[in-house]
Amino acid sequence: MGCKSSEKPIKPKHRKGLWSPEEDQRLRNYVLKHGHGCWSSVPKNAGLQRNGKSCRLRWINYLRPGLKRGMFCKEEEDTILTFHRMLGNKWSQIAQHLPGRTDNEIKNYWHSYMKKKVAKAEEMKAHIKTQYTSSSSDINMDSSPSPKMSAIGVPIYNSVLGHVGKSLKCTDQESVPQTCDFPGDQANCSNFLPKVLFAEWLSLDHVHGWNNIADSGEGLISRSDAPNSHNPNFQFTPMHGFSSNDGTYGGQFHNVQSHASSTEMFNSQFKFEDQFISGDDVCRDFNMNNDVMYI
DNA sequence: AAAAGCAGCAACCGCTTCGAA
DNA sequence: TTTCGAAGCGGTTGCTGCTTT
Repeated sequence: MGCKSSEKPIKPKHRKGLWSPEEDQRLRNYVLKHGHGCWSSVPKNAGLQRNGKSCRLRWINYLRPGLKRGMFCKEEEDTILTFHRMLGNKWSQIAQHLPGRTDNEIKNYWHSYMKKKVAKAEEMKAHIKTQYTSSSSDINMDSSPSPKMSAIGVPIYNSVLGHVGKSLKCTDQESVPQTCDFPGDQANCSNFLPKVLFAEWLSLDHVHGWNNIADSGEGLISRSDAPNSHNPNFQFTPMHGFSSNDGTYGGQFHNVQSHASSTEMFNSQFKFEDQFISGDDVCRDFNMNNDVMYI
């Protein structure tokens, strides 16, 4: 937050509506190369006739690497249901538990699909309930043992609650993202490696072993604790997933996603660029001294 | 084949929160 | 402490393509 006031642009006429492929390309190229920094200056620097807000949204919802497209798998639906019950319409918070999905996507999915599904199921439930109460006063639906069925008729409590505090791992191959989110085959993914790391890629919940670290208070790094600050005890093992053994950070990222953890802590502790400059464990394909920007 | 209706999704709008000056 | 600008968030709108009549 807080861009230099000197960067305040003269109000240009901003384009609206759908983004053209050229605009996408410009924005993608610019952000991958420079990072977004202050969004209000992005359109100017990238040569776009959009406002910063629009650029930000386009990036977050569409261009950002690591985004999963396509149908939601059953596990994702379960997760949405569970967290929606817990959090309500806190789409961004729900999205934190669905790697590769945006809040906008989840919101749309909810409004266009799941809301109806849930309503229908509730209706059915009510119908069954009235049938039961009229036929047997002994049966209390609400106090009966855990139904193991969600409102949409899928086994939810066990499977879904298992996702709480643990990561999501889809088994539905149709909807599971390919291990590379970049054009071309996986072997060529490294060609597309950007020189920027985004906080979203490290989203939360998905870094191995962080519960323990968070619980113990160990491994919490601050600027002053970062390896460059000559802290010999520093370790960055949670980032092993990015070591790019197969040259595809997307795949590694996906694997990393399979592990549980503390989102808050991870987010709050890894927001500084210099914290990424952590030596061999991190992103071997990157030139940590020159190339990496963490946003 | 054309028009109307509908659903899905991308993008916009306005409010709130946050942080720097 | 106040003010102001940027970012974040959720609700809403509007476009597009598909289906139905």
